[in-house]
Amino acid sequence: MADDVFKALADPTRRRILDELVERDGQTLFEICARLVTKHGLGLSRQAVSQHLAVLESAGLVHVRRQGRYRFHDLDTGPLEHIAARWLTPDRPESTP
Amino acid sequence: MADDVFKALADPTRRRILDELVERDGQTLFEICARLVTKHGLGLSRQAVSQHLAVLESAGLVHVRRQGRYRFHDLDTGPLEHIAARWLTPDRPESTP
DNA sequence: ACGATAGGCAAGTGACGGCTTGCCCATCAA
DNA sequence: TTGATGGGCAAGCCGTCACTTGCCTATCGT
Repeated sequence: MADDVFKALADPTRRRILDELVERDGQTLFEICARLVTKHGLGLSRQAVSQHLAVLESAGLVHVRRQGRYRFHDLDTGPLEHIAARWLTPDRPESTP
Repeated sequence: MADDVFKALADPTRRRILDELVERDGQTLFEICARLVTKHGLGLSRQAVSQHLAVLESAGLVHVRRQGRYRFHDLDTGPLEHIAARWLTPDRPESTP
């Protein structure tokens, strides 16, 4: 379960996609693709973004809401909240400044 | 900077190493290697663990303190604390239950 | 000094991941 | 109904990554 989240966060492009979704929720594939190209200068194809979204979806970080011929992608930050808590035990001095 | 942290956390074995270090700090290479084999049944060589520790060190998650012919590895949870904060903005409903 | 312990440095291999290409399906406007 | 739009599927290419193997260095005990 959490393994998929770490694997999903391992790629920089996927993290950029999360950045775009946290800025505006419910974007479609072409919107995300256009934003990555224009704002970040990334030259990647539509299928590349589609595969990245599939990885993010299987990790539970993105939920897809289809409507007609559109697929709107919504960010879910739930799996992110307790990711690092595994090593941030309260009895460690680093985690309690 | 944070890219190295995500890359370091991408591997399951490296996350196991962090689990061992959070349980007891200052372990040596052979200790970590023996723990991974006995407790988790992982059959990996000494160099594999050494390379994993190098990745964790370059990510700032592990600090090495050498003393004689020993290398003690100390966990540093600092880079872990604000990893997910990038997407956990306070105005999102998911992050404020 | 000698052997044993703790670790390092390559080079090589196999597999997985990211990306592309090409073709196909579904939905909407005209 | 036709064409255009939004997206999916499958195969293939190539790079990176995890891991091994072999040999080498340094430190400690006796």
